[in-house]
Amino acid sequence: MILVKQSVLRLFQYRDFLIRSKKLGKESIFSDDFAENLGTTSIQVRKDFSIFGLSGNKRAGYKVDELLKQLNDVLKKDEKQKVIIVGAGNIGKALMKYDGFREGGLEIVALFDNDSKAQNEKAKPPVLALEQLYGFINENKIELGVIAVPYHSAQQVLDIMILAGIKGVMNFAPIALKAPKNFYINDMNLKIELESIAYFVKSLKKKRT
Amino acid sequence: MILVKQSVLRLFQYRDFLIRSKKLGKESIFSDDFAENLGTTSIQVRKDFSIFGLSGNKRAGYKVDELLKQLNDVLKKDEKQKVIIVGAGNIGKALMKYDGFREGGLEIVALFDNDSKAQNEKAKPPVLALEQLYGFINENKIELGVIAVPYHSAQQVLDIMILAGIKGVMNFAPIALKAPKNFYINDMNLKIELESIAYFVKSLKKKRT
DNA sequence: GAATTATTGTGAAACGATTCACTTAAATAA
DNA sequence: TTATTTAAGTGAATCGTTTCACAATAATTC
Ligand SMILES: NC(=O)c1ccc[n+]([C@@H]2O[C@H](COP(=O)([O-])OP(=O)(O)OC[C@H]3O[C@@H](n4cnc5c(N)ncnc54)[C@H](O)[C@@H]3O)[C@@H](O)[C@H]2O)c1
Ligand SMILES: NC(=O)c1ccc[n+]([C@@H]2O[C@H](COP(=O)([O-])OP(=O)(O)OC[C@H]3O[C@@H](n4cnc5c(N)ncnc54)[C@H](O)[C@@H]3O)[C@@H](O)[C@H]2O)c1
Repeated sequence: MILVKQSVLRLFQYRDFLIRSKKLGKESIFSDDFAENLGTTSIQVRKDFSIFGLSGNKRAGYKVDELLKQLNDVLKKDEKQKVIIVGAGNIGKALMKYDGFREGGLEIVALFDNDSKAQNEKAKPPVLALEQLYGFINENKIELGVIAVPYHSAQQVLDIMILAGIKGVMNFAPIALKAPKNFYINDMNLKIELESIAYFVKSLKKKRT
Repeated sequence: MILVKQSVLRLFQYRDFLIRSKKLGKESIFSDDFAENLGTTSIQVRKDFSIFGLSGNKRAGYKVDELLKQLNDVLKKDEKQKVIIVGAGNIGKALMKYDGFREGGLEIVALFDNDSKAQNEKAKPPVLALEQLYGFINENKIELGVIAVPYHSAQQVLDIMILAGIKGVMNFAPIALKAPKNFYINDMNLKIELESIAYFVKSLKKKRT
């Protein structure tokens, strides 16, 4: 199966759109609706579905309930995913307070910080000491993590996470982390994304002078 | 010039690494060092440089100062970029408090929020009312913005920004925004990125059973 | 009930990005 | 001084993704 990475990201977006449409009472949706909603083309949408064996109805689009069920299956949205966040600073806390994750089946079950002032066992979710990281992951069989610590601590934190059983992380530290091959890392370099917008904006200006 | 988008992102990362290396007293760097630091290959690094006409010294790598100057030139890092953030909630405030942007020449000059409780004209940077958005952009000739409002407000906020003269935004709202062709939008869909990590982790597991 | 229309479905072509395979040249060794 | 080594530089091949072109078919119209 080719074309996977980008298609999977879009499938998750199609799913979100389906959920919103269902809430509005829609019963069927066309590939054009998906395209319009997420800024792509209907060809792209159908191709994505085609790759994963998802099919609709000629001239009648896709039945919302049916496609949602198929999509949940393909995207393995069977059970809740527990997530931990290491680093309870700006980013860590912002993610913690966001409740949109729940809809995607993601539950932030704990944060970890080495600064005792940031810790709070009673909070929901609790903010625990770094020393508890290994044990918590291990006991609760956590597989997903977020790294939101300064860049000079990121690798050492990741090493603990890997050892304890985490299988993939979203990383906000601006550094390339080292991990085994079967470990999945998604780097979110916000600073560079913003800098590049500045660059492309300047480029666009040049072109139209 | 082909291969641009991804290469530009990497060039910004090379630049960050150069700056850090310079601080450590390094005077020259090899393509292998760049590759190692940001998790790619030396071939990729040299190709990126080659595309933008950046050159080093056979068998002696790249002179830090020289390359940095060339890179600043290519990446148009000539002057400070002023940035505004709309939505002073979790994400908006997290970005506001981050001081790593300054190093990249990005300065957050104001936030905007329609909730009067969030507003504070005296803060640094100030959190202003939504009504001030148009005037502020216009008077201060701002070109870059961040959208950190709930998804149902994102398009209306963007429309004001475009009208007032913004040329590109980083968007955290999980929705595809409509904008003119010469406008640059960078979508950061954190929820979907995290969901996709869960998916790929599950896929990896299957493969090695 | 035949013709037309609207929409899905998909192999093949095109495009964009990465990697390969090789050339070049400076530094070091012999 | 010549040979060897090491790293940069790059056109061409490959790979992954998107787009095209057209087939299939269900719904609608005539
Ligand atoms: N905030 C942003 O907008 C932003 C933007 C771009 C990049 N980033 C990156 O994201 C990461 C987090 O940024 P932030 O603004 O949230 O930083 P922050 O300083 O607000 O938070 C970092 C937290 O990590 C904790 N910490 C430090 N070392 C630790 C360790 N070894 N184990 C556990 N906890 C530890 C600190 O006590 C602190 O609470 C950084 O790497 C930063 O470069 C942040
Ligand atoms: N926080 C996260 O971790 C996270 C994760 C994924 C996506 N997002 C997305 O990022 C966006 C911001 O998330 P957040 O958690 O910071 O939300 P938030 O609710 O904490 O903040 C949103 C802020 O925008 C303000 N606002 C609302 N309508 C406005 C308008 N029309 N003009 C100006 N300000 C307005 C609100 O008063 C609030 O202060 C949302 O679209 C959310 O879906 C956030």
